[in-house]
Amino acid sequence: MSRTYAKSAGVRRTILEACSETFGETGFHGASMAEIARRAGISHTGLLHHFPRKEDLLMGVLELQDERSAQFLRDNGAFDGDPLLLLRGMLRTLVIRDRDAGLAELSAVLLGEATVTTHPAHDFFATRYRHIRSFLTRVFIELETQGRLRAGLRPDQLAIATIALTEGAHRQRRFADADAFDADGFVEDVLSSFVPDLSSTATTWPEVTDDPT
Amino acid sequence: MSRTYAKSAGVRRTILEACSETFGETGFHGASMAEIARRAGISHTGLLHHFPRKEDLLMGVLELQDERSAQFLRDNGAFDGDPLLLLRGMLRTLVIRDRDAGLAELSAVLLGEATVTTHPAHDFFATRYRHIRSFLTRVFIELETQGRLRAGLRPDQLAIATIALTEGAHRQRRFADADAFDADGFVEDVLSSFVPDLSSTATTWPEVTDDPT
DNA sequence: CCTACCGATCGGTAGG
DNA sequence: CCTACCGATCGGTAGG
Repeated sequence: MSRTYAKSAGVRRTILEACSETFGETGFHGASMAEIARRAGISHTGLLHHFPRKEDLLMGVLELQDERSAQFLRDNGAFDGDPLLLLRGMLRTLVIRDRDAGLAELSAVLLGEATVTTHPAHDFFATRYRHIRSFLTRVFIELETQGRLRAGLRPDQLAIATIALTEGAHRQRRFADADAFDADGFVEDVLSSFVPDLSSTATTWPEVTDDPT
Repeated sequence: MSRTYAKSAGVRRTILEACSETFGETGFHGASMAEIARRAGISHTGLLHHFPRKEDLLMGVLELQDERSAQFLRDNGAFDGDPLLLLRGMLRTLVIRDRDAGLAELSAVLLGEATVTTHPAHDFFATRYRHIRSFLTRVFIELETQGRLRAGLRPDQLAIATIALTEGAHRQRRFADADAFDADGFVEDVLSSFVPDLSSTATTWPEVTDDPT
């Protein structure tokens, strides 16, 4: 890696940061490359050198987002041992993503736009959903094997429900003026009806920034 | 009402229909008034006669959507008697909205875009969420009073969960290639753990189009 | 509802 | 022949 490459990587990072902001405010379709370049502090054509097409910016932003989520899970050792810790890790990851102001809106806006099958990010989100769902399903299967699942729902249904509850609670909170309800505790409360251990066991997770009671 | 007014109303309807399509594909920001005019079969400036600003089109589409939902609830007598029928009515309304191809994508795309507080439809969706949530909360309070609620969650938490599960299941299905899971039955399955009567009581609702087993 | 337009901005490319 | 950009501008289209 020469000095040139290192500089390029830094510029790319700056661009993707500005891009996350812009996409988060107006969506992919509503954002202009000129505006993104302006925020990144480079010229329009300088931007095009690093990302030839607008879609390249989109994919860059989404990949960066997933890298950060994966990194968070790794940093907190979510991949060893108790499936209950895995589950808590997943929930925390989704919570963290929502704390980061820019990323929260970015996800919500792009995910909405990408509902249309022809949207350039549609397949990306379809794959992401598939991965998260299979990951969570395996977690619930493991819990079922250990006899720590209350009867009522299948593991795959619990996976769908976990994602739906997390995303849904966050979105509803985003549309509410005040923090009318605690979205984080909410998901645990609902899932506790199916996974009794979820609420009782002491957690080994570090406290995250400031706590919204 | 003169003939002119009647004709104008018809044109407005045609325009809003074309508008729902277009917004559903590219979102509010991504849609152009020229494209909407083209699909409605009128000129760009003809469109501006009926809807002076792009935002007027947005509000028109959203109001039409809510009118249809309210009409469906009224037509099916969801406002008299058993709170369980009310709950089923709500679930059905959300399902129906999702069957209508255009409306489903429209809701998902616009809701995502409107996450940003400065979006022209943000307050509209905030109000809609508030209304649905208070409606459902009252339903669950009534069920609680009748002793038909299993312990575990408060009525307001059940309201949030119902909305999250319905929207979430539909979105995940939209991103899945095949109809990998039955989104409709799913919500009832989860809620049945908290409202035992939900699955057992025979329903008085008419069967809707074709049934996806 | 149309023709005729406006100031500006769109995504993308030219040569240097 | 590569990189990391620049100022200027392409043909078209945006909302109004």
